[in-house]
Amino acid sequence: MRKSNETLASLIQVSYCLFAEHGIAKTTYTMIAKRVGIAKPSIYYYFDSKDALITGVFDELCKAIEFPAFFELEQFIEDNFVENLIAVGVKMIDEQDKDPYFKRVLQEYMLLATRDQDFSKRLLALQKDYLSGFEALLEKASMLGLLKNKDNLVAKAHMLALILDNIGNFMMFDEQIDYKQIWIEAVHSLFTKEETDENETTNYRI
Amino acid sequence: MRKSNETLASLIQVSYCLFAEHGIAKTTYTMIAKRVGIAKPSIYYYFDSKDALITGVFDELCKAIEFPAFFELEQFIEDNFVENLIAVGVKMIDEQDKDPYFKRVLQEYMLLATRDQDFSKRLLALQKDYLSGFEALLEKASMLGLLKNKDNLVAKAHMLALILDNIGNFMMFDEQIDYKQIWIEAVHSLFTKEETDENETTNYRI
DNA sequence: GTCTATATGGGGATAGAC
DNA sequence: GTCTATCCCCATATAGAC
Repeated sequence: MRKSNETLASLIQVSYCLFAEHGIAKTTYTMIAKRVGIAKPSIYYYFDSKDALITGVFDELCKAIEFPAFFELEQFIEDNFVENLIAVGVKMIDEQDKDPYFKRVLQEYMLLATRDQDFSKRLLALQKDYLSGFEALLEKASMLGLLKNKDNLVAKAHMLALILDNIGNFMMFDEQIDYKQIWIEAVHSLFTKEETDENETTNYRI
Repeated sequence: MRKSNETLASLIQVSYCLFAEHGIAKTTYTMIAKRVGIAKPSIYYYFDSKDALITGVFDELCKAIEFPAFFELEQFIEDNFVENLIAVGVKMIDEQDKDPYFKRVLQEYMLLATRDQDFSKRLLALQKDYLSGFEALLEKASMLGLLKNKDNLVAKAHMLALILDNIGNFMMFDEQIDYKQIWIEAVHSLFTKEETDENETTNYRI
């Protein structure tokens, strides 16, 4: 007999994967129980209902997201600002490449959120953090005099956030696009280009 | 007795709405039949199975999208290029505001597409058209000498496309953001700013 | 905490009359 | 084309033993 915690963790992990593979609505207790390796009714020991399970998986997802300050404002200084910002984006793109489940499951919950106040509120809160992160970043860049233009910082920050976010969505089902280059263009479009070698600005390298 | 065409149209229309309201997987023949005002088995006269219905709705959706040249390249000339491009985006934003169902249903199918080759192919084709539209546009802008920088036109075009697309997604569940301003910033970030009155560039008006 | 057995409801789908 | 009646299956969920 395994410890309850293990089963619970496995239950959530397995559900998460199945949600990505089949969608939340089409994932059944039968599938979950089978893959976890327990009997179907055992799930009810941990979750009173399927809705509870769906919420439970969402809770874990939120914890995992909560950009644990996915970028540190302090480490952005005048010298490395643009490179750093590009690196952050490239890193996020690479991570999404590794975990294609994440965006899918998140999209599932986004759709649920359009019909459920609770999910909606919590996703909005996450989104707000995400957006403010970029706002703070651009504010700092502005104060350092790194931006081409100081107007409408908020809109510019949101622009960057929207791009990075949607790169993840597009990656879900289109492999052909040069996402890193898009991100680089987006960043360069806002920042004063420090004069470097032509080749370096046109072709990125990691 | 109504004509078959009417019933079919109603069937698709109602399904489309229910798909948006409840999600595809949770929309049942019972719901559809009730709202259309026919008996449940009557649906089978038009669609052999629920999968067939789902595909049928998708067919209609695709027809509706196929950006019937959602912007005309010819009408973009040197004098009005930026304004026109902004207007196109603002128009799309306004339209999404009017039909909040559209993006939701599309997202539903996007998720289906991650698990179904057929949907995937067809959505990719649509996406490609959408992206090439922006590519052609920026190419023209570049030849007219309207861009700040002629490098990586494709990436820049994709950047614009990603932004406009994700504005639609965000609008699904966040009303608070100034989407039009984001779009304006995105466009301005690529184009050489013609010198106009300060106020006009910082605050848009329709 | 996990099991077997079982209840219940509603989903997609068919048969066949009109 | 649309209906009524009906079938089957499987999903969520419960009861109660171990």
